[in-house]
Amino acid sequence: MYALVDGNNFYVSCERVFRPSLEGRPVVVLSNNDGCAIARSNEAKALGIKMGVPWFKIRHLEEQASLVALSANFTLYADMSDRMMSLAAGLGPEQEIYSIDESFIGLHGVRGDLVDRARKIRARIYQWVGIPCGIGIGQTKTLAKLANHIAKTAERKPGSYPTDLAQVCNLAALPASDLDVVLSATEVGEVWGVGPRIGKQLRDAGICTVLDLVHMPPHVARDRWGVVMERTVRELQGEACIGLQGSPEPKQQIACTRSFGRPVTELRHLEEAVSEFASRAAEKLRRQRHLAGQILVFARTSPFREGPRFSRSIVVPLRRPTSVTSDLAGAALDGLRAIYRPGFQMAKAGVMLLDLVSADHVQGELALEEEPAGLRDRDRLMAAMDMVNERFGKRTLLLASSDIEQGQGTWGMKQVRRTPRYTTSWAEMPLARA
DNA sequence: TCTGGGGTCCTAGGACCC
DNA sequence: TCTGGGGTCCTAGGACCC
Repeated sequence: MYALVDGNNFYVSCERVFRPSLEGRPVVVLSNNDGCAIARSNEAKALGIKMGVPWFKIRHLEEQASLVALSANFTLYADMSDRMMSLAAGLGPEQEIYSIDESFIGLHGVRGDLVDRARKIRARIYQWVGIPCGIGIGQTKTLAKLANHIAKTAERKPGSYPTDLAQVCNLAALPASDLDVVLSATEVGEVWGVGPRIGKQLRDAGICTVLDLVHMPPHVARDRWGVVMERTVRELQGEACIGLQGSPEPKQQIACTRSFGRPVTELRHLEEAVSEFASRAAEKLRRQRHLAGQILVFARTSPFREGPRFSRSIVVPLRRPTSVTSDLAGAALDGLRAIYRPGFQMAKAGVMLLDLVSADHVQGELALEEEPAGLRDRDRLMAAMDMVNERFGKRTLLLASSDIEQGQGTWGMKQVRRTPRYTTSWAEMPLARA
């Protein structure tokens, strides 16, 4: 048995904790560069604002409907997430943190009334952290996900489901006839693993509700859509195929990519950006104690704008696996210079670290040549740099190539509406009294 | 004027092996 | 006209997730 605990409209809820005046108002949180809406309050959803819609298309609602838009404040959300997760963990013996606002809880061995227990955890999270949650319970992770969707929808849209399923929904406790009613009232596209593409194919085949999908024989799902879909169907039928993943696996690739605040035309500005991206990616790499064997770098123009198009990438092999910032940035810059062509308005660039291996299990080398001097010194230098940046803030120590323009902001993000980092910065802590 | 970022898994097809 | 069988590894691309 599994539960899924999921913060409602998570980013918006985080903002509301510190600005209660946003309660009851339509609010959206915008992606980097204030590009599109990535979180919406219920009121914003009621205005018809879709997930991922570009800000310029809904901007008129600022005046017409008192819509409030905020720049994403990921530092704040990550800290609020930690607080929420530690309380959610109290629901059962095992926890898998699935995303910034969701965690699965393994309920094995938990006795007593699960719904009652879940309601108490939910109340505690709301009281101690200020985030409203939905909790779904089911025999499999896919069913817990579905139950969570029903719990949140029952609360947000009265009449869509029985009111006692609001906020906390245990599908496993429902009598079979009631379960069928609920499943037939839920669109197939709401199922975890059914995206836009497969959703359409299912509907074209006459499978429109979750109940329809539950009745599909697994081999049919496999023949037409593959093993992933078969697993989804089996999970819906109550057969657990996806286990809980306690401690997170190390990443197999690490990316750092950004859209620019304005078009970038000059190579040296691109170089500064790519050097910075490589530095950030290298930090993540060292945090998980891995080395990269290759680095990919790309740059492209906007796919949405008229004008000459450019989109190229290149994979640069490293001489030996490394996590040293200057090695990675150097290789990325070599790659960038190889693919760069003048005369384009670049809108985005990035790097990806590939072929990651654990730093503790590095393949030895035949001593065909002398080991370069100072190989270990550079690792110690990186450790020192990470410590300094951890203690005194990002970019306290950085590569010169990441700061060619010395903060002139030739490519940086637009973030006009960012709120303070209330919980992680002394200087931005809210004051009760001035 | 203005359109995010970071991941995972699976499959098909090509290269190559004996 | 006619061209085996069985296998591995790698890569690119598609679909999905939040």
